Amino acid sequence: MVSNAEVAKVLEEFATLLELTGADGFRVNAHHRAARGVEGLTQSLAALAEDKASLTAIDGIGPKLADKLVEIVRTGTLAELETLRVRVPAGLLDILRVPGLGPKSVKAMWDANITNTDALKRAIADGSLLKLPRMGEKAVAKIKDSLAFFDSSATRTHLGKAAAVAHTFVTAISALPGVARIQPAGSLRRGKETIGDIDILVAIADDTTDRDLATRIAARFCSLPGVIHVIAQGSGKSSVLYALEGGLGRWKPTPQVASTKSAELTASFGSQPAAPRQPSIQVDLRILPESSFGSALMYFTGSKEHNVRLRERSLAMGYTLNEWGLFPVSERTVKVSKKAGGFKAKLAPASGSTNKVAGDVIYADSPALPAPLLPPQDRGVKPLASASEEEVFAMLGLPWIPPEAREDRGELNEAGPWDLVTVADIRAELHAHTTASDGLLSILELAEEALRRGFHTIAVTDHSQSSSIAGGLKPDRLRAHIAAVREANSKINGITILAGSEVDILTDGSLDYDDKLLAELDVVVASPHAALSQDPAAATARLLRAISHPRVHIIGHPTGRLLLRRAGLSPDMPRLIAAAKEHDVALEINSHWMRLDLRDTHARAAILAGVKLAINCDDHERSDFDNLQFGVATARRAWATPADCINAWPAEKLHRWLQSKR
DNA sequence: GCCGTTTTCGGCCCGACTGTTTTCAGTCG
Repeated sequence: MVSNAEVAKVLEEFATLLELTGADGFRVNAHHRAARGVEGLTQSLAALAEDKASLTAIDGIGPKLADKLVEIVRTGTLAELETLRVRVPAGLLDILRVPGLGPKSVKAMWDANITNTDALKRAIADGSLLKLPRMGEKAVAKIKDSLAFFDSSATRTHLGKAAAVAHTFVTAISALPGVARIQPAGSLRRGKETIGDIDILVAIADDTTDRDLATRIAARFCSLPGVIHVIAQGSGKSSVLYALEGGLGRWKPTPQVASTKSAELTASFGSQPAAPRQPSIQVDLRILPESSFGSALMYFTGSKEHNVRLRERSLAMGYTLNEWGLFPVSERTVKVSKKAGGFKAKLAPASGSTNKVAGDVIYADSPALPAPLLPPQDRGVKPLASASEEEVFAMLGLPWIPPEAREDRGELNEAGPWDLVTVADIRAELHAHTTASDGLLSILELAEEALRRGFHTIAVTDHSQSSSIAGGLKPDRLRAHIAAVREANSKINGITILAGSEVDILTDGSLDYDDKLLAELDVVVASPHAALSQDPAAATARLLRAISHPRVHIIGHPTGRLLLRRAGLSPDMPRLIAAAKEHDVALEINSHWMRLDLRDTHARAAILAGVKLAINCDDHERSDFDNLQFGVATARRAWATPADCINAWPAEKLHRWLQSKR
């Protein structure tokens, strides 16, 4: 079976290759959009493909793309894609990933027979790259610089690692005088499971008389310990590469891949260190006036697709939206051009008039405008809204939409209010390990930590016997452990300690303890740990069997994936969700940033089907409790409310539900 | 390639920045 993610990947590659061959940009964009749509789909595409009408009902999918989707589901690929793969050298895709190089430049290189990064390095070394159109000294130097860091800069970074980096920057910069507000934006603020680069917004007072303030903030930003390369440094925008630590908590660091650079090329790039460079992440800093903070925050939080929808909505309402604010569209001044000796302004109609763009209007004697254009405020145009996100959304007739929901998945059609689950709503942890297996805390230490964080319930769920590496408990040890949990529970006030187990789901779907022992436990979290490369059919059967077991409360990290590391199982998720509904089993969102499993789109599908979610930290040590924010972010990306999450229920309701399976 | 409170054709979001140019193309988010 072809998964939605695989279909999206095929479409994405097709769009990229189309772009390189110079296809119409809107056609390219339509394919990129379709890929994202498929990726975010909650139903299985393989099932939808039976009926073409259900495909064209998806936003952005027309008749032609529907045919392509059917073809991909049936064959795993596209005939057109295979043709392009033959035509377009694979190495061009590597060149395209170099920062600063887009489809037009790469196409020009292809025409000059530069078809991989090694050839590009040679063309830089022998000066032939300079002969290409629009390739001057500076452009070539920039490409050379980017190439030097290309091998080491990770394309994506785990949410938890990126959040820690952002925290470092926010702490350092918020301490500077004159910083009115500071806030990470981008995919980090949206809680995406992996992060490309980190955006940080800083607001300074509009009426500041300190002309060097922004410059000083940027200077501090670029000189923080850990910054290994400054890409750009200015008073409005700065970008740096920041060194990432290799450690992944209880997962071992990724082994360094040896450089494949040939000796000859190393010689021509001799000024760069030859040893494998440290993995890094790009961090962008934007500095802007406080009066634009709301609209800028929306702009830089994205997603890009969500922003496009907002701007379309703005235009339809007679406004135009940009990072400086929401403006009446009739005031729009777009481009300065000396064509025909005057200034050209593209005017769109005001509200109530025709929806067609009126076209270019030439002003013969417009006063000279400074270049680059000042923000509209400084040209005497007042924004209708800009200081806060709430007021911009309100002007557009929308409730404030949480950042996690800004993915162009229909959020603009929701009436609101958006009362999504928050970290403060979570009052129970139902998946935690002690020193009895591979945890670092005793039962009481674990309970005290949970109490400190305001929880009413903590479940002790050590590993079962098959997880021998993790110190899984044989039945006799488990019975003694249950007794120890009961005793600890009698000694502590203010929190309930439950006796549970994280029971292995064995390869065939059976559980790692017999039914009699399982019945003695207050909480059973059943999780797959081994045989994580099973084929989808076997994985589906395995998990369905565990879900239908009458003693199971929660399926822990259902796919066993490790982000950027291991794909894990690919079961037929719609079937698992239907079974979870039928047997009243909760599906876990494991909050560790290496897992975030269930992923957001599957959790969304579960909620739509009426399946309960459990947001657990899978604690092994104190700091693991801090990962709750990432599990909650994933749940919020699935539009989960407190009612959807059993950890947010009051104690009596939760305990009654757990007891119903005994 | 998609789409329609006027559209089945002609639109498709917006601005900053950079470098290469003498008025603008490419890239990025």
